[in-house]
Formats: sequence, structure tokens, C-alpha cells
Amino acid sequence: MKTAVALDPARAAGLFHALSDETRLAVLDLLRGGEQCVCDLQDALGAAQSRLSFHLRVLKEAGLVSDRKEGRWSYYTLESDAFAEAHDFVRVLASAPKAGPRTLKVFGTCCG
Amino acid sequence: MKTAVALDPARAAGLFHALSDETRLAVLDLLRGGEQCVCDLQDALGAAQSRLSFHLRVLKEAGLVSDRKEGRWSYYTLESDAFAEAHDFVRVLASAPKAGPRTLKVFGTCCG
DNA sequence: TTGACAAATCAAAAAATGTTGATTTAACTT
DNA sequence: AAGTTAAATCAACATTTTTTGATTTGTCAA
Repeated sequence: MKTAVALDPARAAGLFHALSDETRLAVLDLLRGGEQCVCDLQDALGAAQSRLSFHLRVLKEAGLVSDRKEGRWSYYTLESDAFAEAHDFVRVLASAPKAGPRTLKVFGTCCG
Repeated sequence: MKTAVALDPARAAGLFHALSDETRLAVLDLLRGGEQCVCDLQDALGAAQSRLSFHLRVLKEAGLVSDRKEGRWSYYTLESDAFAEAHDFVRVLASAPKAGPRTLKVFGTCCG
């Protein structure tokens, strides 16, 4: 049985922010095929080195990827835990709130 | 059986962008309890009217919520389809790529 | 060693986002 | 009608992100 996800808004926003850029999504998509070095990603995306480096940093800080150094190369990999987390956040948002079968909600007079 | 999700990067980025702000997440969280008018959300969040309006627009343009007018009030509701979409995007990113049991990937000489 | 390369970091410029307060629109109330 | 209210829109500003090119750091090869 899955543990309920306490929605940490800052974490959720951070995770979604990392996912909210096309270049970063392209990187993640490439990494689905397995670990890649930065230079491979550069070739595949035709992105400037510092630009890619910037996006990799964002992804890494969000925990969506991790890196490994080997000689002069850096290899990046997907971190599936973070995706599970993102997955859960979405699921929670789309689900009815915790309390009971249906919290009685009165929509009578709006506002004051 | 679920249809495979063709990863439309622009759509995915747009969806995640809409989810990448704490105020918007708070709005969505409130809407989990069911339809709410803007003024209720304002009260609940202590956010300025124009600010809330801005965020509601972002959410609406991303398809995450829809609105309904009744008299002078606007009621907003979650649009579960968009959440399903977001859910799928995350799932796809976290999964191995389409081709075969394992696409042969040679990691020999990196770069040129 | 010197030179070349991979990748991170930095600073400046550019672009996109979010905030604020004021104005506008539309719908109700009196 | 005149006044009030809910909410959208707007313009100015502030803040955050992203891009670019240059520099730096570390590693390997000749």
C-alpha cells in the first residue's frame, strides 16, 4: 500500500519547474535510453555547451538526474525516484481531498 | 489498454509550467474540494484579486481548470483530463524508450 | 611540458514571468 | 438611475529564467 503523499508545495513546484522547459525535456527523453555524457547530449540537441550545462544543473538540483565523472567526461542518468515523486504529486492533485467520503461543502453565500 | 503517449514537448512543458508555481498549486489543492468561486479562493489564499486572476488564467490556458459564469461569480473546477495527461508525460519520461526490449546503444568513443 | 578537450562557472544581456494598483466590464441591488 | 460587487484586463514595474560568450578547472595525449 502506498503511503499518502504530503503535498510539499515548494518541492512540487520545484520539480515541475525543472520539467517545464523543452530543452530539459529533450535531455530527459535522451536519457531514457540510458546514461549519456554531456558531449553526446550536445551533439544530439545541437545546444551550446554552457546552455546544456545550465539545464543539466537545473535537472540535477531538482533530483531528476544524477551525474558521474569518468576522466574528463560527465555521465548523466535519470533518477527514477524523482519521477515517482512527480507522478505522486500529480495523482494527489487530481484526487479528492483526504477527509471522508465527501466533505460537506456549502456553496451558499459566496464571499463576505 | 492505454494508448502510448506521443511526447509533445511543447504541451508537456506548458502543462508542467502551469504546475510550477506555489500559488497555482495552492489553487489546485483548494479546487480538489470541488468547484470554487474566485472570491473564495481569494479569501482562502489571501492573494490580491488581480494576482489570483492571473494565475487562474495560466491554469485555464493549460487546460488544468475550467470556469463557469453564474451571475457575477466565476466558478473554477479541476479538469481531470489535463492531470491524466501530465501523469502520462511523467510516466513516459520515467520509462524505457519505445524500440524493442533494449535498443543497442554503443557508448564507445564519446563525441567526435 | 605543452596543447587539446570536456565540462563547469561566471558575468552581462535578453527574455519570460509574476506582482501591483488602477481601470473596465458586467451583473446585481436599492 | 446610481451605487456596489465580482472578476477580467491593463500598464508599469520587479523578479526570475534563459541565453551567450568568455574564462576556468581538470584530465588526458603528444
